[in-house]
Amino acid sequence: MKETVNTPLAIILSIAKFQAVFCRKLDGQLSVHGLGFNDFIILHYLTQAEGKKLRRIDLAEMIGVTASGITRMLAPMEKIGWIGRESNERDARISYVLLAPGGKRLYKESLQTAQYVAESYFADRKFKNTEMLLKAFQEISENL
Amino acid sequence: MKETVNTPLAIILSIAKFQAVFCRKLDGQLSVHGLGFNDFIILHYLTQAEGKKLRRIDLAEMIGVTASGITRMLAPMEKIGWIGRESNERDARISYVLLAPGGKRLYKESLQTAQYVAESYFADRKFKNTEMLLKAFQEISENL
DNA sequence: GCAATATACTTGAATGTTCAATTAAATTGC
DNA sequence: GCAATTTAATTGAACATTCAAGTATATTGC
Repeated sequence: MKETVNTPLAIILSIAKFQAVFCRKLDGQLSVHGLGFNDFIILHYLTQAEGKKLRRIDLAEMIGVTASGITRMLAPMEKIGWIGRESNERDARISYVLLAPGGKRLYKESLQTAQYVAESYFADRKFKNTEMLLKAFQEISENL
Repeated sequence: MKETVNTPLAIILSIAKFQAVFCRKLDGQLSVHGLGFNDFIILHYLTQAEGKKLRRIDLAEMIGVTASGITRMLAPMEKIGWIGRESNERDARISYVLLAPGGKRLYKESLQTAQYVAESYFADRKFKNTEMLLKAFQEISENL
């Protein structure tokens, strides 16, 4: 006699598992390029950003991590030279993260892999409603 | 000039953010009961399981975590008395996790909160396709 | 103008999770 | 029947992320 769970909660539980499993998989595939899923996401948002730069706090918010988390994620990437740093003339509290040439190159390479993994995942599952899912999640993540 | 990204990858990125933000939120709400999101998920799957017990490795697989992760998550829950342990007569490698009375009580209480948070999240967003999302994610998580 | 509050970022300490190695038991192939 | 492989679980070490506190700067309300 299974207890029933309401739909929204069931969705949350399914997503939690999907995230845990799929991201570990993608992370493994990306490692051939020498970066992890987090690094990839960061390069991705920087690539999409106006002027290829973002405030650290905005980047943190975009990927759903704390300000502290962003500081620690960016540190090694800056050291390696994938990203750079720029300050704001008007507000000395702000420091921008910007996409460095090394990061641009790396993103271009690893995007191939990430797209391939994501595509084949959905293709394998013969899941046809990808457009719908995308719409749903974009709506969701914009208002998070 | 934004670079375009294919749909499957865009979905992955949206889910990643959703997971990061929403689960932190739910985790915070659940803390009034003295447990975290992971504890809740564990009690949830145990409650749903045949005979209120599961092999540790199966539980790990269900929530998308490693065998090592499950061992460490369960240890404090066992100490507190939310869950128990049982061995298998035929196969001495196996040890079952089972729902103890304390865990049953706690799950009942915290389920209210979890359902409320999940429901109001979707209601606030006026997102109507919950049934569709559920179907999609159940299909996805079954074949992960 | 300036005290109180808010914002952006960083850092030490704590927590959570994985990875790789280990132990113990079961299964497989010959 | 037994050596080689596989499976379930645990553990130490490493890594990742958060939380709380701290620093520096900017904004708000009076």
